[in-house]
Amino acid sequence: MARHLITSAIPYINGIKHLGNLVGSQLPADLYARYLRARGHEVLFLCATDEHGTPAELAAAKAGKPVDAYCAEMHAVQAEIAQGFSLSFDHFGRSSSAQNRVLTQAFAARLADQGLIREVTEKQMYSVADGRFLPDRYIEGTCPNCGFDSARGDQCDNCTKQLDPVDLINPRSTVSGSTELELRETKHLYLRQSEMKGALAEWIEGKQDWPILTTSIAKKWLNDGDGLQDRGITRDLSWGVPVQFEGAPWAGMDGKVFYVWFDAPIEYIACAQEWAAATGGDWERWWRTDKGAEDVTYTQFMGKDNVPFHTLSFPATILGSNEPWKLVDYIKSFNYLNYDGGQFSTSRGRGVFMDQALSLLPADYWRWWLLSHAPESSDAEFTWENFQQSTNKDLADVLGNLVSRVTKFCNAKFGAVVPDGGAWGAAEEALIAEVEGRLVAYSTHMEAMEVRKAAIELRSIWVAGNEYLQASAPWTVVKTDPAQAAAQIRLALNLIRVYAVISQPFIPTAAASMMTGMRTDDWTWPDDVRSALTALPVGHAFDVPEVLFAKITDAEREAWQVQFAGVRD
RNA sequence: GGCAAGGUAGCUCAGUUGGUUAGAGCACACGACUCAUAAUCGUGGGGUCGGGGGUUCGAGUCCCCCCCUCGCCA
Repeated sequence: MARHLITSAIPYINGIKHLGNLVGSQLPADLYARYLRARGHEVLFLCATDEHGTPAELAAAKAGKPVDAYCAEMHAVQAEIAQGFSLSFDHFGRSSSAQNRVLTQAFAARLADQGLIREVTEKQMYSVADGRFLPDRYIEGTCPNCGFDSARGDQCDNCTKQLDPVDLINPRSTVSGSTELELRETKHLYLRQSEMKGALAEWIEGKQDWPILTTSIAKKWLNDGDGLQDRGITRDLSWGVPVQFEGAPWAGMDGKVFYVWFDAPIEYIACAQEWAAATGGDWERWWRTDKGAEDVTYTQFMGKDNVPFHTLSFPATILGSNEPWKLVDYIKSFNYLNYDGGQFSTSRGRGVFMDQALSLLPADYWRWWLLSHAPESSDAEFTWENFQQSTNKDLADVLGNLVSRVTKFCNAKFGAVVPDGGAWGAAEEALIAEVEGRLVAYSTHMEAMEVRKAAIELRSIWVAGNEYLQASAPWTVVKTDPAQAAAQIRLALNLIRVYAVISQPFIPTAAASMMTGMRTDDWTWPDDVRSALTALPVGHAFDVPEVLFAKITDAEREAWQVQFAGVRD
């Protein structure tokens, strides 16, 4: 039994996430956590909402609410949706927690103590009417390059040229529309990542088993241009972790907060503290290598856009502190999921969002499709046709129908109890051998976090059950040799329990209802397939279950295609 | 423009250090079965492995050039 710390990239508080976000971090992390727990390992699976920064402030203002109230509300919404998707977080925290504030300030002070913070005075756009500094992208004006009148301060959406806000003609605040803008001097703290370049490069070089996607992005940032750059870790905002605090080793930082990308990863640790506060658990066992975490395996899941922060920025914070914090062991990263020929887009409301998905179908449909099509080797694409075909075939026809045909046949011929009589022969031995072999492959893929390959193998195990039934034909055998048919169906009934156990990481709700139908609570992993297939003994009663997965009809699919063709309100 | 990752059957994807007739699922066709959610099982057709050169006895797999998609950076 090993100990596994698992974190999923923490979703931003602003709005409900789409399916692309889900499959890139939370869902595969949940799959892995569920699998490891099922194998008897000790798991701490953490996630949280990322709550600080300008977008949250503006969203709150738009909603007419104080930002802290807005965040509390949205956190509750996201937590409920996560539960709807059966995401098995041990704790779903908040980056705005008291724990994270204390920890973030402590890390900053420690980094300063280690000589890794420098102060930089720079000029930024200040909006007098808004009473605040504005990030570049919240300033709009006419592009000096192409004349486009809604170019953003960081880049022109029309000609794609990178811009500086001072280049814009007739610049205005997108917050208020005010043109009363001026350049003001402001002081910020920079994390001297360039000092850490050697240590980070050496660390990354040692990770030969990481996904190419992870290491290639990390190396690019390490070596591109002038190499890893120092990064500003403070902002002129009010919503965030205050830079000014008792014991702060720098002066004149009033009214500033830490940059959201500095405090967000630290929430991984703070979240464990929140978990400990809520449950009485010991967070240091998971995060302090001097207090028991040296034998923890730490795995992070994220989309490729988050890779630089997890391979470089956060490790720079951890390593730079020169304190015994647990460093990540494996970073599983994902490409993007596209939606019907284009990108999912939160800002433009394009695609299917998590709450909408749950209103259409049970979570297991989405979990199965998303995981079995996870964008591991390249970007992947969601289309309604593919979704309908895949889920109908895999879940309804292959797995669901297997449960139906076995339980209904048994009920008709022998009653709703595991029947007695007969014995296993060559066909049964062959099935056991196949399931044993495939289960090893399945486990290997799960442990390697090869999500698609694991899904393919699991499906093959389901198919093996249908192949066995088809070849054995108990519906024919029962006419001449009822005892033999009983042995066959006894095996098939036990197969349902085994399938529930091994499928649970992918489709937890359906797995639970399979177990309920079989009237068992024995979730023991089938390390020994042969004995696992006798777990339900002769005479054990079961219920003939309802249809496990209803099929998606063409009419439904067509309606959804239309419904989601446009933009979310 | 620079860099990275992709471009393999209609669709979604596997293809170890180059080695026999390039694989799987879906879709399609045919057959079997009729217990089951018109489900299942079997068989088959279908690919000049983005394009062009090159290395090699032999390349999807190595080298060079070009094209396309996507991402990061400038």
